[in-house]
Amino acid sequence: MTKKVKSERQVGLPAHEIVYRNLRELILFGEIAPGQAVTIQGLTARLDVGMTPVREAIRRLTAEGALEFQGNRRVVVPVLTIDNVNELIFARQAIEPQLIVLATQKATPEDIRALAEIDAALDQAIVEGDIAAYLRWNYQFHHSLYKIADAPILAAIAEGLWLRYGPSLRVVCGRVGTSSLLDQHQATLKAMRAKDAQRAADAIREDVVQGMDQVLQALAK
Amino acid sequence: MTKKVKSERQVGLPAHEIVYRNLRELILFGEIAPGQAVTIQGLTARLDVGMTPVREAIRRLTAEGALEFQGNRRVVVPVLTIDNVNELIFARQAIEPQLIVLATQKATPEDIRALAEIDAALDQAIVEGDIAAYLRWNYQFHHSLYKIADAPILAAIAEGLWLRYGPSLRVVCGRVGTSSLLDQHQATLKAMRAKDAQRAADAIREDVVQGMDQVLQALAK
DNA sequence: CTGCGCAATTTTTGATCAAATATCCCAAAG
DNA sequence: CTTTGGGATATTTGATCAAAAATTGCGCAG
Repeated sequence: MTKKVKSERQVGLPAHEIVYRNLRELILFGEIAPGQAVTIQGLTARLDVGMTPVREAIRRLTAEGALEFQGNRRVVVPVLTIDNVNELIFARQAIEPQLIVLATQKATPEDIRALAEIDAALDQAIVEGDIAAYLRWNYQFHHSLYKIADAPILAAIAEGLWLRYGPSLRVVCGRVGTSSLLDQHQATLKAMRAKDAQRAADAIREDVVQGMDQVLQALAK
Repeated sequence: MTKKVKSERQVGLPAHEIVYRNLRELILFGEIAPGQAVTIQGLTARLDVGMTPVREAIRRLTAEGALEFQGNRRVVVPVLTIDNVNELIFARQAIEPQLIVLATQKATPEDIRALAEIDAALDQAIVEGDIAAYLRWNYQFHHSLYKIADAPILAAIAEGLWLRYGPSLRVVCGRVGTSSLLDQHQATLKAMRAKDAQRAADAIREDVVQGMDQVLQALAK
């Protein structure tokens, strides 16, 4: 009776889940630029798996709006139009503040401390001009808030919106640099510590509008 | 005498697309009840296709929230909790009125006439007590509004919400019958004809709240 | 003679399936 | 109560076919 040997190759995650997560990150942080095509066979080679898991990951991300069918069966990262960005601004303003209201009500002191650490890392990335790190920590900040809010449907919507504007954030930051980046995270955290849900929601709304406006400005040129 | 009659309709569409649409309808109109499991092999037999297309359809619908991974690798139609319904009420109220604002601005007289016809069919279904027809026409009414609004991202969110509460609508109607069903479609159409976007949006908000409240009431018992 | 377009061919990519593999659940036995 | 098979289900792969893109080569006109 041999006990379980420690030589598990990877964690017990299915291949399609691995592919999904990898591809999701590539898109979310702009490593695959808007307009760029994604091919099944390219990914089977890149990630060394069969085509079925790749196929499933692509379908999933297409359903989430992170990818788009380009007519004949080509799949690309969508290029946002001005109208698209305005829809995204509306949707984020409609959904995200409510998530922050819930998060403020449910957050423990440890939760808020973890958020503050993420925000510190984010500021560090800004002063270092590290765009990739900035994008990741910024996402991480909001993502953590969704988890705290514990509202799976609203969170799923918010995550879906991230997948749509994430790729463009990379483009915007690439042009603007990190110096001009502002956020309302401090104000949000302050309001959360005071359990002032309304003020926290307003701060996040301001954060959303500021960030999305930069996308809009960059796109208008 | 042909032996294989493998649904040759709609040639040109990929099998995974066909499977997706069929399964989507089954879920949306409650023909697969909340809590009920969906198996790959069950669908390959039912729709007479290989497992790859079925797999993709399931992933897609899972990403849209119409299906849910039940821990291990079982996939079921989600059973809504009270919290879920409250999230859905919030999200619908946040998104749908804006779609109606856009639809009111863009609707042609023909669009409005088509909507009126759908609403007439809906009323007819109610007096006949035909729940299946009621659910379809009710969906069709809102779906048509999304198309007119021409806002793909907001529409995708709204469609995703439908997939989440659609199955429960069937359950609710099954208990309550069609006699107590009210809607604000007439008021919506009247406001749209007058190009009064605000009033149309308010009417739809009322429609949403009425409908979702019934779900909430049915669930509370 | 030289470029240009068009059509046929080659190559790449996507779609589907059936077999092989891995995993999980349940029930029966110790 | 734990362990161990067996059955059912999901997962993954590789092969095969179909469709679209890329390339080639040919004829024609300037």
